[in-house]
Amino acid sequence: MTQEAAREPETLTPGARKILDTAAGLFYERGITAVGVDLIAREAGVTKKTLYDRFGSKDALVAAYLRERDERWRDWLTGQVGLRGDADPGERVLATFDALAAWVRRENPRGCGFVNAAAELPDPGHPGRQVIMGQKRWLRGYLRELAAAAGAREPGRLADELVLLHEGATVLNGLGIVDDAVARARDLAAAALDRGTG
Amino acid sequence: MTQEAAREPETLTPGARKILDTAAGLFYERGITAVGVDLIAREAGVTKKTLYDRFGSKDALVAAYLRERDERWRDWLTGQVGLRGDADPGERVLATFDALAAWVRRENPRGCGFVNAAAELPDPGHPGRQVIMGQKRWLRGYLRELAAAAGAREPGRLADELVLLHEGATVLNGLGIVDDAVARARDLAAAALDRGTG
DNA sequence: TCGTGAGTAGACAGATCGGTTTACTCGGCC
DNA sequence: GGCCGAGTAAACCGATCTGTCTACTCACGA
Repeated sequence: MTQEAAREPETLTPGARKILDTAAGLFYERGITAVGVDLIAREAGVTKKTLYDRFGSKDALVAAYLRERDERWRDWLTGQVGLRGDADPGERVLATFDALAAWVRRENPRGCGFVNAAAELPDPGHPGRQVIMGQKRWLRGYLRELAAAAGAREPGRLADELVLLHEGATVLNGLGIVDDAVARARDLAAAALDRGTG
Repeated sequence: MTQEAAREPETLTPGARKILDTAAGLFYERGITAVGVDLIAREAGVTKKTLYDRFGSKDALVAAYLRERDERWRDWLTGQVGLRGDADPGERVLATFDALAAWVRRENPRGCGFVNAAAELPDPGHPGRQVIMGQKRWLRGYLRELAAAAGAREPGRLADELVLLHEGATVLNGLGIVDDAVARARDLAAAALDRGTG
């Protein structure tokens, strides 16, 4: 019986857990297309049969990788901003950049995993593509909320600017051509905030 | 006799020209790893022998693709800015965003070709990787010159901010999640310019 | 006790990967 | 006439690609 593929249960079997962790590392560090299922299975200490039994296809595994990364990032961002629930709304907007700074230090030496994945998944029908778009849309929506709470005259416009700064900082950080890219983005965000909430 | 690879003459043979044009389109639209040399040769109406006689290896062809893209972008940017040689220096900084806006409309529907390529070329020794780093360094240096001419107190810092805005706008434009991303970047750049040249 | 879900081990399929090779044609140039 | 650069045509190499398959083990739960 072929399984639904692209929908994995909230609790993974031990084998599936190892596969997903291994795939996540390899996909991010070497690229999605460049990493084959044979390599993933071998590195995870698992057979290809297990991989296909659990995930159904490579595309579905890619989507699962992106979904989990998305979830971790959202939890991290909202958690960090939540720690400053008592701060003034403008501070909370800027806190997203502090959260980003810590995140890229820990998890993003090679740039945004979603932007990188998007470069390799041009097909709009690819299951991973929808995860990517969802991630970006969510971020914009979240920043828009924070912007509105901070009294932005045009929350949508400010959110656009903040997303732009987030993405630019992440990408630049990955290329290593500008240091403290996230700090620069935070500075620009503070200025945009001033302008946008006058 | 193995040829030097990665150094092609300034004038290409007709076959090499077709190969490079075809490869450029395929690499950008489908990704580098996903496009094989067989496909490139077939689409270019050329045999694989010709491809290897002219370019030596796929890696060298990738580097040639990136070099030519780099050259086109530099020519476009400096050309557009040059058209406003009589404008005030601050206007010239902002003109780089107008040049970028026209560029992404014409050539960048899928985001920055260099950022996308960097996602697929993690190996620092890859010949294409050096082209990418050179491109970003050049852009930062060019913006730094313009920033200095505009009277920036810290031209290096302002250049970092401008590069960040350029990259963020390009990436966001490619993802299609924010419209007028380049216009937003231009607004932010104008504000940064005000702040940085007080 | 019996069935089931999760797993190993490993062969197999057909296609494609980057890259090499041999044999040949054609046009220009000295 | 003779050489050479540029090209075609097509076979070939070993490796790897995604995906399927059979056969078997093991632990657990009804």
